[in-house]
Amino acid sequence: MRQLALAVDLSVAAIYHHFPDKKTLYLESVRFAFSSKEEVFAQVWESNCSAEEKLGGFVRSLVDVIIQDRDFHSLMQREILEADPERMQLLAQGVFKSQFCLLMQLAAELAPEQDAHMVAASVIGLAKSYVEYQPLLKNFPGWKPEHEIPEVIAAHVTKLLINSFKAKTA
Amino acid sequence: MRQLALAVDLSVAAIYHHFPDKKTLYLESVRFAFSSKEEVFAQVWESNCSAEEKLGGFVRSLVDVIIQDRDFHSLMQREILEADPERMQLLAQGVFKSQFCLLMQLAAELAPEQDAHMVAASVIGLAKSYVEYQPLLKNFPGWKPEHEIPEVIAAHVTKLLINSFKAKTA
DNA sequence: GTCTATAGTTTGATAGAC
DNA sequence: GTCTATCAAACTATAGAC
Repeated sequence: MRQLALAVDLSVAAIYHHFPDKKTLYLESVRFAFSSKEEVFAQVWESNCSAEEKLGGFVRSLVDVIIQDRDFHSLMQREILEADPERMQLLAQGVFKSQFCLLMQLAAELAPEQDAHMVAASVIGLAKSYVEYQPLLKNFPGWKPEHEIPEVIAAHVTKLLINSFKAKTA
Repeated sequence: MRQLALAVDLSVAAIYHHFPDKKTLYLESVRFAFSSKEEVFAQVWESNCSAEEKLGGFVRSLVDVIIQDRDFHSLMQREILEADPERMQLLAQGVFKSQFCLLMQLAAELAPEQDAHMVAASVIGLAKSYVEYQPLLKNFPGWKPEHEIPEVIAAHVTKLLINSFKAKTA
């Protein structure tokens, strides 16, 4: 609270005038950070390109959002790690639902014979994990500077997914 | 420290007799938790099956480890989220290096024309994200009870990867 | 609405007896 | 090696003046 007060150039008491307690302040901050990201993806879905291009656009947007706003990503990750059932429901229903459904729809189009829910989760997990594990991945042999360029990450993820969807299961 | 003392049925002072401070105690706990997992994967690499089967075995082991020991996974995830450069190097070099290298070798065998480092990261990210996001995923439409069964998760991840590796890039 | 001052807890860590 | 007792600092939150 002291650090926050310093950052916003107010006293701790002034903050407590606007928020009843620390937990509420935290929750409202999380909600604000989440909701401000929604519109980034809107133009991907509204665009008139092919399903494959839409997937590429979604992955690229997701990677960009995470790289450009690491604090937002950490906040979200910590929230999911905590895994409080009530908050998870709030988060899923109130914030991410529409995005996830649009992604499932796209998954059903690209890979009709697979489970759309699992495919959607794979897309998100794949795109996120790259940025997330970057600080660790840098320390493994075989790491190259281009591995932290958004375009390269997004291209690799998209290619891996598209290739998988194209494959005819023998 | 008081909670820990209660859990191990000792006084706080007794703990401080064995560890110089809280940070060292924490770090040694992390290291211990990590190292105790190493052997789980050994038998996968030592087995005499095909590359594809080895990938399946690795993914299955990873999913199992994460599901069976969520505390370990949370600990690791929190550590990576913190992203302290010194600790990341320690973790990568001292604990995960050999596993990552074996996985890169397998990736080179299965997908020779792709970047082994990125493929290895994809395998881990894909397998981990499923278990990680489970509390959130449950709240989306399209969720089924089988989505939390280790076999189902591992099979989906493995199939997605194998399909992608098989695809001939046009 | 904002401040200073401070109450009431909890925390990490230590002293000293046994 | 373990305990009880305790310290000093940091924490969340509030009181009351302006």
